[in-house]
Amino acid sequence: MIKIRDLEYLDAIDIHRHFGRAAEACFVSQPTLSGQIMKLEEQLGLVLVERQTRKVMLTPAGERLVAEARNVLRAAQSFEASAKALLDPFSGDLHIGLIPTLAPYLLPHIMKDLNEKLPKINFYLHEDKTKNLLKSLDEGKLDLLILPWLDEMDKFDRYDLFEEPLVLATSNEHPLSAKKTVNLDQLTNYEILTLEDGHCLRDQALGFCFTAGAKEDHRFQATSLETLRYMVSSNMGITLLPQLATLNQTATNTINYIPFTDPKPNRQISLMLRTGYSRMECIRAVVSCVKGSMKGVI
Amino acid sequence: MIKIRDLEYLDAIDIHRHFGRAAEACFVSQPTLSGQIMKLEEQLGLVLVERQTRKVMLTPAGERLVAEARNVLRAAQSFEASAKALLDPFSGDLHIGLIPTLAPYLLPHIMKDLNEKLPKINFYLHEDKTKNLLKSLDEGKLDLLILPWLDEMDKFDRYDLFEEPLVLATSNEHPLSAKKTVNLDQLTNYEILTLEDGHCLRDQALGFCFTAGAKEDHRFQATSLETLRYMVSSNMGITLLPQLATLNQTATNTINYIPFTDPKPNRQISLMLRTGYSRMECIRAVVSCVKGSMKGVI
DNA sequence: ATTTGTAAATAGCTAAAACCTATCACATAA
DNA sequence: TTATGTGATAGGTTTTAGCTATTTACAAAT
Repeated sequence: MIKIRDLEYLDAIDIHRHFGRAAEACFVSQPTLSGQIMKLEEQLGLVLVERQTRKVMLTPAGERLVAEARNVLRAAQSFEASAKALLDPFSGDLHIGLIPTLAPYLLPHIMKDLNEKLPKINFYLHEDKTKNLLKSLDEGKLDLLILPWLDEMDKFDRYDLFEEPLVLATSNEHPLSAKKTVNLDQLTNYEILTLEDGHCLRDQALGFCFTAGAKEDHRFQATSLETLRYMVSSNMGITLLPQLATLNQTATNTINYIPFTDPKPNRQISLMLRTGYSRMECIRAVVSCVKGSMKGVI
Repeated sequence: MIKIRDLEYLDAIDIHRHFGRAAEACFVSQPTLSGQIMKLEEQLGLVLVERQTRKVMLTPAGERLVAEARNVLRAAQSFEASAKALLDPFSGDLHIGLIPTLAPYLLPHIMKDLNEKLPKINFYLHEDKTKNLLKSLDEGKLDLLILPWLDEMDKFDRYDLFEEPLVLATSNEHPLSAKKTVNLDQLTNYEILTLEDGHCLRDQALGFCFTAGAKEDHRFQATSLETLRYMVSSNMGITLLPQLATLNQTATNTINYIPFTDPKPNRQISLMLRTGYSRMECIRAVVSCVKGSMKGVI
């Protein structure tokens, strides 16, 4: 394979039409440049330079190839320029994976700060279910995940962001609706509305409910938190909702959100990385930024 | 400056996601490839590869740079492909310089054969006056000239193609028009129509005429051979025309072309090259092709 | 014709680096 | 725990890009 340095020599010969000055421009001695050009010619089996005693010029073949050479040099310079740009750890693209029961309620709280603190980072947001996110993270399609931590994720690095309590959602007509707080034990014998299969929130909420002696309402399954909320307000039942999904609700006073007393059901929202991920400076900035944004919110 | 080989290693790592197999694909040992990748990373100050025990993948920076690297590799491959194509001595471009008093009358005789014998050569034809052609040849803008040879061209290499006689052109009414042949001496005291300054034919024709005792007709100067011919047919005078310009004339029986007896005035049409020009195989083919085409014509 | 000056090629050497084999360290799987 | 797969490390060899000094070639000037 040809060498980039040789192409620089060829370029310099064409520019200066003089071995000595071309060598000077390349910061090498004249014999070095002469020798390398000769080697290149030998390697290609072509005469590239027409040597006359007081004049040097490229042969037609050399003329043609110096144009090709300049394409290579341009591409190489572009490579180096990109590398230089990437040296700034706080620039580039960041693909973030989030789950549907978190993303729409979390992002409004954090994206403004992230964009301000890391203006040279392009954030790409990917919403999917936990299982798919973990696969994408593993395959390198995503750089990081923000989701409720589960035991099965221990092969990845974990940075805790905050704990999100789950609260009880009831309609105004429900027996529990008048309470200021509620204890998990009080759910005994109630049936709980749930999300459809595949949402990790479903599994977590059911976990808490089973412990408390409550059962799943098998008649309905919601496809999203918003459907679930609509079902609650329609008096179809009660459910557990993550607290972030209960904030900034525009005039939905048909629903009561009742916090739990200890032991509070909650989920640990964490940032997950492949172990050995290279851009830790950037990640640390993201972690501290998100923590800062969520302080006071939850 | 980066090295192309290193970019190939990076490319291979991305393709195989495995140091051993990438090394195999590059025909080097695994430690060699590992080492070179590490050096590249050190040189750029970037981690390009995420090394996990059983899995290798590129970091976001590596992902970005491997795309750049492939641009470089593509350009380099294009360079080598071009070089290979240029290895065929009978391919490529050939810029030919010709003078206006020869080109339009010579080309119809030679171009068909040239294109057939050298189908992979692209011929570019440049018509200009001798002085400019010599400058362009010297500067490398032209590969070869086809023109009447003159003493002052001895710094270039010369390949004789054919001798072109000059003939006397008269109108039907001119005293000399009845003759089958004419001798230069018979031009004594006639005035000769000439081309404008700068055409080498003008100088050559005048040379013959002065020797013969004829003078220039200063009242008119033609800008081209065709104007000159028109002036002759209009009975404005007589002139010397190169023989090629008298062939294949469509029904111009108002002009007589009279050959000279010995010593015949003529011009030596030669192919001129810079000494040291590299594509001699191609040139020899051109010379023999042109000679062949002109055999019998002149 | 001889001298002079310029520029490229050649000779001979040095140092860098690309590459090799052999081995180590470590994580995963059996 | 052991076996296996995989990348990193160690140490040595060969290649080559680079240097300085010199020679060769030729054009221009004397």
